[in-house]
Amino acid sequence: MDDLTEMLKGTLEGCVLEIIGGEETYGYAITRRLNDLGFADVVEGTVYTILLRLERNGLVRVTKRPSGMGPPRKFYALNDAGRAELARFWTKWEYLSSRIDKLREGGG
Amino acid sequence: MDDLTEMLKGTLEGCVLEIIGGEETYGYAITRRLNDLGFADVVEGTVYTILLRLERNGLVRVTKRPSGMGPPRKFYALNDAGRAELARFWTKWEYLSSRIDKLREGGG
DNA sequence: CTCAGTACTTTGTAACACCGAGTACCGCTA
DNA sequence: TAGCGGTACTCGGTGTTACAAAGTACTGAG
Repeated sequence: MDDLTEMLKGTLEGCVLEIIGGEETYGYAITRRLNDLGFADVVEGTVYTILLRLERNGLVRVTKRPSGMGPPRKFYALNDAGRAELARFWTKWEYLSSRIDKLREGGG
Repeated sequence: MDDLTEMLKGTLEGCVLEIIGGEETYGYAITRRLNDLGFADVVEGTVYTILLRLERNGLVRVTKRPSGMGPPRKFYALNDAGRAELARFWTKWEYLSSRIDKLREGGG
């Protein structure tokens, strides 16, 4: 697949929110999950910057836990503000994708 | 609708390509068309920067024509490279939206 | 004890949409 | 004839974002 970088702007953060909303998890695992889902080129650095942003914006609760497989992990879970932000993300995504599909179908 | 700015990154240019691909047209009209299609907050300055970029990247043919209603208009039409880029855009869009929908459906 | 795998951090970069202000041409009206 | 609103394009600067690159650090296997 071609480079999706620009198209991911504004949506990748929503994807991370959705993943965290599904279960409490941590950066490294989120990166693997995104890769498995087809976002093959997303790297750790990108996910960590998003996680730091979510934390800074007060959308997540963070818990540090030891790991048997390396350094301690920072687990992320959505709080109320995070769930609200996730809902807003899906509203925007639906709006955007419906407009784009309309444009394609003859709107053009 | 909330602010779509970040989500439009990487897609708005594709929308402009699609509009130009439908018929030869000019910046001011493209802005109105986008506004009518639901991209209500897109302003002229944004569209013109996209058009200049398309021109710089050799994706369009530009023709200046006088207008009965103001200053001369710069009409834009896709060339071969532009049509190829438009096709790439739709491929990427389909890929992205399918992954996002999958993520939402339980992928999360 | 080196190495691969796990796991997080930090600094800097490029691309994009957007903002604000400006220029300029036109038809209408007072 | 002066002003105004609508049309039409340009330009410099801003903030946000995903990404690249390099580093730190812990663990278990060979």
